[in-house]
Amino acid sequence: MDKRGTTTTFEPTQLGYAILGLLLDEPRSGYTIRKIFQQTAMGEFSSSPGSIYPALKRLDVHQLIEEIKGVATTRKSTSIYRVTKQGKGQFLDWLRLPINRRDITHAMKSMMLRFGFMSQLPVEEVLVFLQMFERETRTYCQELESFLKHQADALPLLSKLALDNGIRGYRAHRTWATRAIQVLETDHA
Amino acid sequence: MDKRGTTTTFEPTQLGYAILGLLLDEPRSGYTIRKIFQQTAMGEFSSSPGSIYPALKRLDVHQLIEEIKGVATTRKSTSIYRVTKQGKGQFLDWLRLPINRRDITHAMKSMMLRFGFMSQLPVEEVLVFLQMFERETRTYCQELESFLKHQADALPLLSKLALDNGIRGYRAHRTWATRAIQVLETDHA
DNA sequence: GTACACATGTAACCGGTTACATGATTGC
DNA sequence: GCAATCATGTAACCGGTTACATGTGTAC
Repeated sequence: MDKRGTTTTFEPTQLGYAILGLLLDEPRSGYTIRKIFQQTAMGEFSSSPGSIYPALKRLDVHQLIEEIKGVATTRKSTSIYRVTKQGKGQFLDWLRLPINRRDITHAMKSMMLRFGFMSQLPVEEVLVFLQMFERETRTYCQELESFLKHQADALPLLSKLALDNGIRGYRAHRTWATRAIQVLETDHA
Repeated sequence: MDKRGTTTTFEPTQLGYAILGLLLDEPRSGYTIRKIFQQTAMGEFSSSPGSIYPALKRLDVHQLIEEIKGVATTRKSTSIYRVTKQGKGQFLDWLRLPINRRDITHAMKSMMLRFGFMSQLPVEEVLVFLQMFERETRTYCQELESFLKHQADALPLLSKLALDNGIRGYRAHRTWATRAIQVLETDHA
């Protein structure tokens, strides 16, 4: 499992990457992270201590984050974490992961989590992400549309409607990607 | 926990409800269910034996399904399950659950799973579902749009784009619901 | 001094994932 | 008789959920 003495590779969960992203923005405490999950649009993540503190400990053990000692906080019971060099590397690798069919059919939330943190990357790489995203949603849309067209008579009404809902959703994602690319290219120029 | 001697209420997982829905369509074996998850659009569920068989056992223990004995199958090692009266009741209750904000922000997949099985309900009740769904997506869309409008200058570009993606997604769901209501009402008349 | 917000931790439970194991039936 | 497919089961692991427990600093 190991390569040249490095510890076994550790793959953070979605929650782990979300925490890494927040800590990369600036060092924070577990409690601060909890409040962000409670109060902002990142509410999809649980803010319960039973999820955050063990997740922090895992990231710490695997040296993706580290506790900052001796920082001036009002409360001594507070521990502030920052992302290590290794942690930042693994986070950026995650942001740059290629996008495949399965990602858009089964891991759309993860895709959007990644996009939300892409201020860490140069615009060129955000564009690469969006282009992969656009390509996958476009081809998947086409397949769904073609399937609906050819099976229209064989499918029960509710099934057709359910499929239509899926198509509309992916179409919206695709249109968004196309527009986002335009916006970023204009902004970049 | 108990009421008048009935066993503690058991809440199936998403996978449990998916299995109930398939078995309500017609009695099947675990293996058949696995093949459906592997080969159809229900691929979001794992087809691994480690998930299906324990799920079947849980549903069986809580008497939401039961094994059909002595059915003519080619293989004697196959066990076929059917939904019990109690199981059907609980499944229909689940289909009829009200829809709130949290359902559309955090449980959209569950909403669509429910819709996919609504051939079990009379059209009137499907329409009730769609109307609740339309109302929640509409108000949520409006809030997101209003937020984007007022915060436009304060938000970083990528955050604006991420928010735009969310809005477009919910708008697509909303438009779909409106159209689905029309289609069902026309069809029903 | 006491109530409240700040701040962290952990133990029990549950279910999904992975991997392994087993046996029955069919086709060649 | 042997491979492939059919068919079920289970043990180890992992992480999220819930609930409980604990202690600190501040405001009144």
